[in-house]
Amino acid sequence: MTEEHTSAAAPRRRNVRGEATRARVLVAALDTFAAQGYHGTGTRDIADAAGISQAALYVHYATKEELLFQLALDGHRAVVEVVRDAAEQDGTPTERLSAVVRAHSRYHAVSRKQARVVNLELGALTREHRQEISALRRELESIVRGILVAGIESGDFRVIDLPLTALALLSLGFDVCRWYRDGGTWTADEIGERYQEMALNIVRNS
Amino acid sequence: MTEEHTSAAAPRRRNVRGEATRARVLVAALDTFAAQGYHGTGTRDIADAAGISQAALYVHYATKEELLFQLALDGHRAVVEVVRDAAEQDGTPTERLSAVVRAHSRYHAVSRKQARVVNLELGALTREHRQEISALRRELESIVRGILVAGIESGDFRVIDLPLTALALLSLGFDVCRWYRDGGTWTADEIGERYQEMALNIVRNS
DNA sequence: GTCTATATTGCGATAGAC
DNA sequence: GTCTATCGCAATATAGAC
Repeated sequence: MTEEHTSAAAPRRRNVRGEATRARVLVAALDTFAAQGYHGTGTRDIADAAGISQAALYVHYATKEELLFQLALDGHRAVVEVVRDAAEQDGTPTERLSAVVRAHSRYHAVSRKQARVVNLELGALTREHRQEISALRRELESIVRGILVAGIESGDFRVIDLPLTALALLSLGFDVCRWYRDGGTWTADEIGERYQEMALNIVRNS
Repeated sequence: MTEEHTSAAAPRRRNVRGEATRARVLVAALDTFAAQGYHGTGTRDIADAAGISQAALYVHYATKEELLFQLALDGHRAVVEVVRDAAEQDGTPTERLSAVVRAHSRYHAVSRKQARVVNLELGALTREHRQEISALRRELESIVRGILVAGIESGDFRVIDLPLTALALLSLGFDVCRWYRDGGTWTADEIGERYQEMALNIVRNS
């Protein structure tokens, strides 16, 4: 049995611990970035929140920016996944758009901490990393545009400017993470429901 | 002729110069905050952009945060003024809501630099300053709600959740400053026109 | 009111023992 | 892999001459 076999079949315990710490650091970065902003957060703040020394951060992430990038990547992938799942369900264009807007706005209420960091701190990313994130955002717009096209072809929707309407429908959800509070007037589900109705009002051919 | 009379009737030239420099500093802060973010901007960056030494900043503003607060105050007052002017015109609720959404979204395209700083960097304000800004934002929502109430009473509008609809209508405009670019697909006027149509679709009683 | 120079603090990242 | 200690630098704000 070679060393490679052992590593692949049963990772050594220190690897498992390492991965767990890496994840804790990421959560700590999310919490501190959300509370104080990226530039307003020091690596000592992150380390304190993760329960390790400041120097130990650099074993898991090479730079502070790499932490932000990982958060932005995870967050955007999560939104795209949520929205794509809603878009790919069987149903009329009306049903699919309804599901997409409901899921998107609901996500920005439930996961507003991630969404805030991910939407507000993109300017702190390096040029290359920002471009990688932009691709995911364009994918989101593309999914919405696809449903709008289907609805126009079926006669269910009437849209004057297709790309602009897709942008506006996503804007509704993006802004939720700015003002949503737990225990406020609305639940996340209620927001999804109301926003889905407004979205259909915008595009409905009546 | 006393010294007081002279000062009141004809401010000395160094006061005029001082005010002009104060304004140049504010513009420099706007430019640098917009480009690099509040925490990403040093007082040296602001001073360089204003054409003065870093130390001279402190003659005009006591802290860097005071600069941000002044920008946030000016920016929010400008939005409230633009929206209130549109809301107070004579006309049906439909016409008034149309004017408000057109003006609001158009403003966030034309003045996107101010709007970005003002909307994205509020977390860097002190608690007291942030509360003062929040009051202006609530005033904005209140204006929109007032028009919605008028439209519901006249039978022109049909709205399920009034405060949430007001929030959503403003969200459309807020997000414009995030993605709008000069020389892009749409002019600011076109955005105002399309967004106004979408807003009426949302609330129209048909 | 503006300047140069600096006090003071905090930052991101690294060195080296264990 | 984690720690303590520290490097080198940049930050905000102030001092004092002009």
